[in-house]
Amino acid sequence: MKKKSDRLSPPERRSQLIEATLICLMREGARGLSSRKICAQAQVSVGLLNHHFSRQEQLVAAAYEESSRRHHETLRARIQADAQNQDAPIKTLVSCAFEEDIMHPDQLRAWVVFWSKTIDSKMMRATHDRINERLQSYLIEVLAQSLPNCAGDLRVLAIEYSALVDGLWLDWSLNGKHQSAELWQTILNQWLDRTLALASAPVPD
Amino acid sequence: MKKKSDRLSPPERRSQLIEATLICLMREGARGLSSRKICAQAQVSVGLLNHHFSRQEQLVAAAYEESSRRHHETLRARIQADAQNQDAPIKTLVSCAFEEDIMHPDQLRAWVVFWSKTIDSKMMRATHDRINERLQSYLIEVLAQSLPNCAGDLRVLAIEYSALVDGLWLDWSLNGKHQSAELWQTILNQWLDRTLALASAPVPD
DNA sequence: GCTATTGTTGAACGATCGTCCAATACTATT
DNA sequence: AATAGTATTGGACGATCGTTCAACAATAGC
Repeated sequence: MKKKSDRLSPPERRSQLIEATLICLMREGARGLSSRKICAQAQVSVGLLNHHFSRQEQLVAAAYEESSRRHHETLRARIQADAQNQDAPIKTLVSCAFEEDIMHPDQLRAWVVFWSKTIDSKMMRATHDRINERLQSYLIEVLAQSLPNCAGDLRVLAIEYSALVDGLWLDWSLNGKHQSAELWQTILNQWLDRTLALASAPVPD
Repeated sequence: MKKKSDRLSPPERRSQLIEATLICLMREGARGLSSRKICAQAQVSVGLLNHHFSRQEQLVAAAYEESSRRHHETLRARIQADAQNQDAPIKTLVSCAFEEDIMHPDQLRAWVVFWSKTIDSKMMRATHDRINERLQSYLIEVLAQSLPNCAGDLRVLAIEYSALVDGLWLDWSLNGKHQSAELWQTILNQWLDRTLALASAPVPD
């Protein structure tokens, strides 16, 4: 037997289980949310899950948090890397919205599961609210940099943007014939163009 | 015993089961999708379900179709009833988007379930595509009436609109503190104002 | 009124679910 | 080296899942 030591520190094991959860949810959606499948993915016995997470709900909430954290981090990295658009970082955000590591259809599979759990779980709702507020704050920050002379409420604009992007992702991912994201990307681009044009000249009256 | 005849014609029984499914999904979300719960809601024995629907998948697809049909019908009725806005029926559509019978948070519970099933079921995906295309055609029709002089592609605008509305509904329904839809309604109103303004004067160059 | 058809019932089946827990294996402390 | 503490295992439990099916009840055709 080559097994010498499979023991990990609790934080390592926890994040390993979270990783396995994300893989299962991205692969199978709601059908992948199973203690046994997740533990099999992590190559770990079933009982271990409840040693590190008291209930499945807590694992899912942690996975939601982690998925959002990664998403957020990827966005930050993209904006930071794109120095030439620093005057309007929202352009960078928009232009990479449908790239593979930002939003893959598989990832939306997992998100739909998170949303469905958010509906009937207090803890998931709290997690969702926290995640949402973090992303919203960041979006406001990005918009403030992009539209320094905007008269309108940036928070409102941030909600509109994230709603639009979520809706486009949904439509794109659920669509039966989603080869390319070109159409949805174009829609988002046009929305940005219009928004930027209006924000620059907000008083045509 | 007062039971004289509980027997219904197949179409009646089918729609009764579909109705029960919608109630269960709206009440409990994914947890409500259970043959036994649905049959209990319909006050009917478990075995009857598989007599009228060969698999649960077919029942869910039928419920999705029915839910969309009702939604569509309600929208049509609103627009038809609102005669004064006949020049821009999109205004009517927008202004009632968050009214109770158009989109209740409970209804989104059911929709999230439909979406999650759309991800890993061929039949559900086909149903989703059919539903989506019907709604899109209607939206294009409404937009054509509202923007007779619009130079842009109405199909693209329709996709943007429905994505935005879906996203706003999601954000509104999942939000922990969603007392009033006022904020989201305002966002949608402002989007429409901007869109109408640009469509009326599309060549500022 | 008899028969064929069909809507309806509810028990039963096997599968899978989340969780629990006694036993075990590993690590750290003394 | 002995002990305490904990990470890990995997079987067991009860619940619930979707589906099947033989039996029953209501209807339709004759």
